Amino acid sequence: MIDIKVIRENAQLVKENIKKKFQEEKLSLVDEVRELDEKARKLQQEIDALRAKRNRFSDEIGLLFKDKKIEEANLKKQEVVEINQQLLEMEEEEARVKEEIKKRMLLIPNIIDDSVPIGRDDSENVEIERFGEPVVPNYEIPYHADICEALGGLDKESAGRTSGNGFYYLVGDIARLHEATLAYARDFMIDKGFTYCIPPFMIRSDVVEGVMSFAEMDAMMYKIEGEDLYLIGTSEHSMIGKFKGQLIDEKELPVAMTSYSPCFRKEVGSHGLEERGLYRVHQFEKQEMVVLCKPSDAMEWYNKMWSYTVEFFRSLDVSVRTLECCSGDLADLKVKSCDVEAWSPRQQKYFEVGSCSTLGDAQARRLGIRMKTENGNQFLSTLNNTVIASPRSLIAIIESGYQSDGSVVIPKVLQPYMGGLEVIKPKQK
RNA sequence: GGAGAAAUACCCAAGUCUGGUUGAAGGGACCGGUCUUGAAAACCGGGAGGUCGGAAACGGCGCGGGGGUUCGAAUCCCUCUUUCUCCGCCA
Repeated sequence: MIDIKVIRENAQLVKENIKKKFQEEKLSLVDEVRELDEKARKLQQEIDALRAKRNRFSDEIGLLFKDKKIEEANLKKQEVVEINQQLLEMEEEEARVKEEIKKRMLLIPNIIDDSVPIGRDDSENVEIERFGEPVVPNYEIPYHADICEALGGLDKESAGRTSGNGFYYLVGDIARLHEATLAYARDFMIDKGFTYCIPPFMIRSDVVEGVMSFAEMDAMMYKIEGEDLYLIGTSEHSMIGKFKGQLIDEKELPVAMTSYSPCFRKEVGSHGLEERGLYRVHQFEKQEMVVLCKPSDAMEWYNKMWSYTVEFFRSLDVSVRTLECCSGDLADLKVKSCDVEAWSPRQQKYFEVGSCSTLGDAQARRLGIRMKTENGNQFLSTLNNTVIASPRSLIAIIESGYQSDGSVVIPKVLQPYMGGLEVIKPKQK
């Protein structure tokens, strides 16, 4: 959601931005908003004037009653009744117009950063930089689910019975590895100065509506039967919701938090769940970073945040690259975004393990998150990024640590979280 | 889950019973000064207040959210949310 003032003052910029995102069908929205806005402001002026009159009359009625001029007061009352009748219609009209404006404003994309590469869709995303060698060993690496099963670490069959497709039982050392990555990620971010936070795993509909569109909500969120509650799809939902409607003193910025949560996703309309694997599932766990900062600091934070994820994966001996989202692939709320992708030695390609985004003040504007400055209150900037999501990231860790004898070497930094275990060995047959 | 009490601006807090110049008393914080080597404290003085419209003058909205009654609502009614106390239940 952009500032409507930008549309008033620089409609051209907004239109250029829409073109950059290849959403020509939205171009007409800009002029529609301009017209509606004009209408709304005019209407407000008329309504304000009428209300001012009503307020004045009401005060006068009060005084007349005090003076016991009942007759006169009753005459005035009648006038106010008439004013109120007029107002009723106008207020309805105003609400209608404002709703129409809002509907359109929600569709107009945020102004993207000048540095964002122009492209239509994800095929035109741009690799920025590789970190570590994308190694391909001279022995074959099995499918990650097979590796896990051979290690006695994964049971999707049972999960199918209890919960259906898209769920899993992690067992033994693999379960412990999963937990170890999250614990290590937590400590890694705490060391970077982030505040550790465990948020609610369910949120109310008003918060959900604040953080995503209706279509997204339908495709992602699980609703709790008989309650106004949804399972979160990421801790970002609760972490940003935490600040809804809040005014934060500029001196308290930046707020840098690292949050843990399980994440639940319906994955409706996505590429579908993998039958056997752990790549796309209904339930996973994630360590996240969320930052609120002054708009002027946002880009610096953005660069810091994705580089933390890179550093994190490198410390696990996983090779990664950063892939910048091109204009057409960038979600409408985002100013700039990149994925961190991990190397899969088996598939010999990179796959997404995290996503870093700066939303400018769009999210804050939508949720009413402001900062108090010497020059008045203004909307602040919000950013979010994945540290690690598991079990998806286990795919990279397991494949990267896979040995020709079927064992998996545990990255050094995770060993303390595994009771000192260095290698996970296949079950003895 | 049951029964009570409460929610007022950045913070604390009056006003709610008995509806009417209430942008909303009084503090604190804030700004200026006196005092002090400096600071704190104390004392004196001061302006501003959130948001929308407006070039401005000014006006609208706004007392947890939403709705209602009324000529007029912080004040009365309904509803939701949250907090506190008590009871019940539970890791």
